Amino acid sequence: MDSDHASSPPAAADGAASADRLVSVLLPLPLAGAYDYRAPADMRLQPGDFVIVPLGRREAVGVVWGEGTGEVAPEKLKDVIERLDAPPLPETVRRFVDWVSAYSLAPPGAVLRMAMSVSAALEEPRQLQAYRRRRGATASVKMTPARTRVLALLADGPPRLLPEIAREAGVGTGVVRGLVEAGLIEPVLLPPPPPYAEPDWQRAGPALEPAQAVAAASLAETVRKGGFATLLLDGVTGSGKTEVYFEAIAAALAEGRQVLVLLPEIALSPQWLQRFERRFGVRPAEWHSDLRSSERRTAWRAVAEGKARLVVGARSALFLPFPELGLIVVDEEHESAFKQEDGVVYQARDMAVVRGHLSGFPVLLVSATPSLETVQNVEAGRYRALHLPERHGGAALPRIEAVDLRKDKPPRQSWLSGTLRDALAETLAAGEQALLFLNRRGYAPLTLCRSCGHRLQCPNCSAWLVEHRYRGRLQCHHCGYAASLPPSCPACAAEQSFAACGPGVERLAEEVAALYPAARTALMTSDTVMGPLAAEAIVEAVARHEIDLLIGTQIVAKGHHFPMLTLVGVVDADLGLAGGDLRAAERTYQLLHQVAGRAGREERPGRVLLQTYDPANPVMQALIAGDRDRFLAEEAEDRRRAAMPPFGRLAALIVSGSDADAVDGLAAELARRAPQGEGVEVLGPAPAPMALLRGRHRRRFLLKCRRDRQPQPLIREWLRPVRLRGDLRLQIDIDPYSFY
DNA sequence: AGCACGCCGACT
DNA sequence: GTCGGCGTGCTC
Repeated sequence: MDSDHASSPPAAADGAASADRLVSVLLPLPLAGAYDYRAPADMRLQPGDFVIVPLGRREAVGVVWGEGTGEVAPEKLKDVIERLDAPPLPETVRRFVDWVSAYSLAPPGAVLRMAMSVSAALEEPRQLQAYRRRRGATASVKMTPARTRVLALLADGPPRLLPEIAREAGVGTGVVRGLVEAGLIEPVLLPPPPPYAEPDWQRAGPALEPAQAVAAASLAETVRKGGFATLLLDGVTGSGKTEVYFEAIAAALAEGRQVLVLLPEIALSPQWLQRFERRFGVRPAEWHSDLRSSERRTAWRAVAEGKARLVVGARSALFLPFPELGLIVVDEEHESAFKQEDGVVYQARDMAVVRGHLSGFPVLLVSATPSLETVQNVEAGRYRALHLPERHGGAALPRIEAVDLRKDKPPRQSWLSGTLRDALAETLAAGEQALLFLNRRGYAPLTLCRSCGHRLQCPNCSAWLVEHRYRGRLQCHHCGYAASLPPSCPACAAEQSFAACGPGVERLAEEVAALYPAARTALMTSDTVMGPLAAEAIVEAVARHEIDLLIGTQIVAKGHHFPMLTLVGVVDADLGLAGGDLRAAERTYQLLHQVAGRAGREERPGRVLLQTYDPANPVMQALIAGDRDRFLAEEAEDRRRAAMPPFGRLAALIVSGSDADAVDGLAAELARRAPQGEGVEVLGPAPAPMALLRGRHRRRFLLKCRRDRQPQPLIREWLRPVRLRGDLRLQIDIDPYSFY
């Protein structure tokens, strides 16, 4: 698999006669490339080795990337200081770093940084201080009862750790120290125990339905056979996708390979990890952005040493240094959370496929609402699809209806139509639960002055301030800005003139409380729910039926299925469709489908009401008819006609800076030099949809090119002569998802 | 990313 | 007179 140690030439035997050996070292810094260093004659260095090198006036940790280029003046060369005793970065991971760098146009060192975790992970794992009986030592001190108990405990067992001795012998740590001084026991260093237990792939999984069993067998066969393949596991909620891919995981583990499961960060809940634990008997290693640095170090090291066999993580787990990876599962593959938007910009789902291709193992994409890109890859024969039919005994698909808000208009300052109100009343009267979905945090998305029409806006962003009544603050959802409601209008000084426009979930909760005072309601948004444990508490309260009516933003969509929930009201189904986002329709379909899936139970299918001003919209029609494939086909046709992804390639270039004139100046310069050519089109510069973000002005170019052309060389050429002055920044986003 | 160099304003 | 602000440029 890894040929590093076979391919390197032996170190020069005679340093004086032969030229110094040069190695190229990649540093985890945003430099243009790797740097050459001299390897001291007595230092055996292989590609992938972690080394400490001098850099300017300091030292840095880097990775030997290959032979030196010799392009640097000899007098500038410095010696490698030290080779670290850490597992080398596997060859496939190095090639992956290079590939991602070339594709994303991020400096290779910036990509390497993502694969290096915390520098402390490269140190020798800390050994643990343990104590054992010293052989042949005779008592030179008084044998107190406490001392006797300690000596008895250590009489013939293995060395034990200090806290363990203190606990089991019922003594303080001072007693142990005393015995060490007396020479009766001696300290020994023990290697730390393996942090992750071996998953038990032989455990019997749950009984599978015939369709599941067929899919599971096919996946397991693909995994056993090895080699690169991309598969899509396509099935609605309740079709048992997870049980099926657990069989693929078991097959990879049985082959002695490591397995990575990528999930959107928001889905990495304790409940989810428990499903893995139930299936494989151990908690998998976790990887996500809010691990503490000690946890990060442990996990990184365990992956590098091959001791973590099963890793469940968010997108950044893709860059962990797996030496024996044999399968990646990307669950909820359609989720835009897999797109990293800052720093190195990458789409983890696509890069997972690249990782599998470079190392030669299968990659499994899983979704109930696969992305258009993935469906297109299936149709082109690049990916293989496995379909799971709806499972008997699972929740039946909910009945989805549109409520035409043009005809069934809610009263003034109200957001619930007659149809939805009646349905809510019925559901509550029947002792069942309902969910109201509105993907808008806060009380009202816009506050304006009734006398002059002034809108309260963020001083740092092109965005309105959102009133959060619970906190009594106006907040910007794009930067940290928050202020209290001013006493008078900043524009015309009128007092008591502010009017809240439109609904947020807080305002919806107010309306619901007035309409159904007896109903027990709960509000679930990222503002009210702090962390996965709090989310779990609400989910459990709903399951115990301590809540009749749940109101929430998209975080309710990702949660669990609620068996007693029989009505879902989507308050504003059109919300995600506004704006010029390429994937607006697709994303709205995926989100609303997922929300709709929260409802229903075995004996009574759920009912979903979509409040919309545009019931004829293809998204609404597809949801009502339950015809996902026709929707995807129509959406694909639209994109094909416009030569948009996945039928054409797109790259965004965003120029930003605090000085608008400087930003415009650079944008104009770039416009003059914009690449031209057959099948290439540059749109812009235009003010980015968020023309001001966190105090920075932003202009955007879109480079559109045919699928058979690569945007990277064009962009490289385009930007080569550009010198960035002041705080001007240029962000490159290949395959943009967000159109901010 | 750091770290130094360098050139302008406000303190002891 | 110096201290220090951060703009600019470099690190094999």
